[in-house]
Amino acid sequence: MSRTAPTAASTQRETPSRKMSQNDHIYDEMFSAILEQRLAPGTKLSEDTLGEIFGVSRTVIRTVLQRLAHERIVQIHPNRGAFVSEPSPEEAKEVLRARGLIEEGIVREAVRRHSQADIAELRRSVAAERVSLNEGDHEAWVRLSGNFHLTLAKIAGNQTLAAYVKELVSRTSLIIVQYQKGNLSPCSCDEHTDIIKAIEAGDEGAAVTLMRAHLQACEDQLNLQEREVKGDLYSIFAKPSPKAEKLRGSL
Amino acid sequence: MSRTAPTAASTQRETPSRKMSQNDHIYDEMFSAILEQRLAPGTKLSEDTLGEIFGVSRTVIRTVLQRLAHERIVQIHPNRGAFVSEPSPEEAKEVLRARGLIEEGIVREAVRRHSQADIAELRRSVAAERVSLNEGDHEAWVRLSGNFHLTLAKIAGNQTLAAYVKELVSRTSLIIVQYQKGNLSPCSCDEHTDIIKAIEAGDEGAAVTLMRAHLQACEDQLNLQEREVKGDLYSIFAKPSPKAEKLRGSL
DNA sequence: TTTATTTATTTTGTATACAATTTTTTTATT
DNA sequence: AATAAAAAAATTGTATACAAAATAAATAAA
Repeated sequence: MSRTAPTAASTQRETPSRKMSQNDHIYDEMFSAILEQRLAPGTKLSEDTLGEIFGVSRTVIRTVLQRLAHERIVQIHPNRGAFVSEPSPEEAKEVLRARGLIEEGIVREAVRRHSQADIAELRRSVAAERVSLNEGDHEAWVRLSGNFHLTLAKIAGNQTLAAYVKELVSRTSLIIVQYQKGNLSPCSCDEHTDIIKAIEAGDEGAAVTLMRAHLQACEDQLNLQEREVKGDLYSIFAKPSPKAEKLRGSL
Repeated sequence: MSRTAPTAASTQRETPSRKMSQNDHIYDEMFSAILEQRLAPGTKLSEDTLGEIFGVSRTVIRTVLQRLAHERIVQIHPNRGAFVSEPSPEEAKEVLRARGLIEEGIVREAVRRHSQADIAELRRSVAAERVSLNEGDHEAWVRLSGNFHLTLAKIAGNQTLAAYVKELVSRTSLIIVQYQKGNLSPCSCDEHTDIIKAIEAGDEGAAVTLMRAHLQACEDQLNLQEREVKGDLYSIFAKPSPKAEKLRGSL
């Protein structure tokens, strides 16, 4: 299926409108696919295949994959290819700790700097989140649930920190797919609402405490004990793999 | 000076040793050059030129530039090229605020997790810093001064936060070149030493306070009022530029 | 039948070629 | 001489070509 359709590449000018950074479009597309969990962790991201899908050459795909890799959503193994990241339990804890630290600072700043319009936007975000939850629209829920945190970061008025939050939120999404115990918690919306109330009331202490509790609740819903089961079938059935045998022999 | 030496590209196998990720080598080289302020903010980074310098094609250079751009050390203007970033005063404040938040958390964690070996490493870093300062080795000082913060981040045991600190430290370096008022402060070493003492003593409160003061001292040495003077000569001499005249006419 | 070894195929890494865009230089006009 | 317009040169963006590596398949040996 490799070089069968060079026509697609030449017909790339589908929408002659905003041709600027077609690059960005592919990035957004792939970012969303991963964020909304339509692309499972571990999925191989073949350059050729993606190039055909988006009607561009590998050159462009490569740029996008490198960008995603720098955001830790994709992992590139040299000479092996790019894969959707499979965060380890340790990495999961790291990400949540980092979020705790950064979002605590953000919420603090949001208490000081928020306008009435900001509060309205936050409420709108949570309302949409609630709708998606009721409708069982998992993809929308994941996106909107993260959107709340992104909006907050924007309100805090620090683009650098906002970029970090965006990265951490998307990584959290990957973590949830891998380690969530039961089904989604419908309480997340309420927690978001409580945080908004604290911000609006100007209660910095409460806002920080609520944010901390919110992230802790998220972590509590994860089963971070379970180790990865990739190719560990042998160890599970207590049978030494041929390779392990060979290795032991060479010691 | 463009395509005069295609021989360099063919002679790329200078050191046949660790060929793995020659990419990384070029990245390190450029990162250091920017960090140690051998490459001034605003410098154009031509793909062709860099390709010849490092004996590789533009493909490889491009990858490196994109990586640096994602770390905000380099800025890419579409169709115009890549330039060493020139952080604005607003961006400078953002970076220092972000550092304050993140490094406060890091130092807190370092107080809890540090080993005796960690303290030794920190002391060694500061000692080297002091030497470079006495010898007037500016490049070494910049590198070592940042190294203290990187080491601290490593001790805190969160790779994600450590990566952010690395990014922020290098951006700070760019900020210092652009906005430092007088000459370097020799007190920075002492501040680092004080932080180490607080960590060793297990005094979380003191460590956090000292870190905050340290970053504040850094900010105080900057002149963030001064706006950029790029092409604003006309406004400085209160003379309308021809272009502005033309623009006004079209309104 | 299972394991090793070899061969073929696929996939990534890098260089090069060409198109699109920007910048510089040259030429023409006021 | 100064400005505007046009042409030339240089630079970036993207596609393709080829080399190196890894994976898959096929063949040979135990």
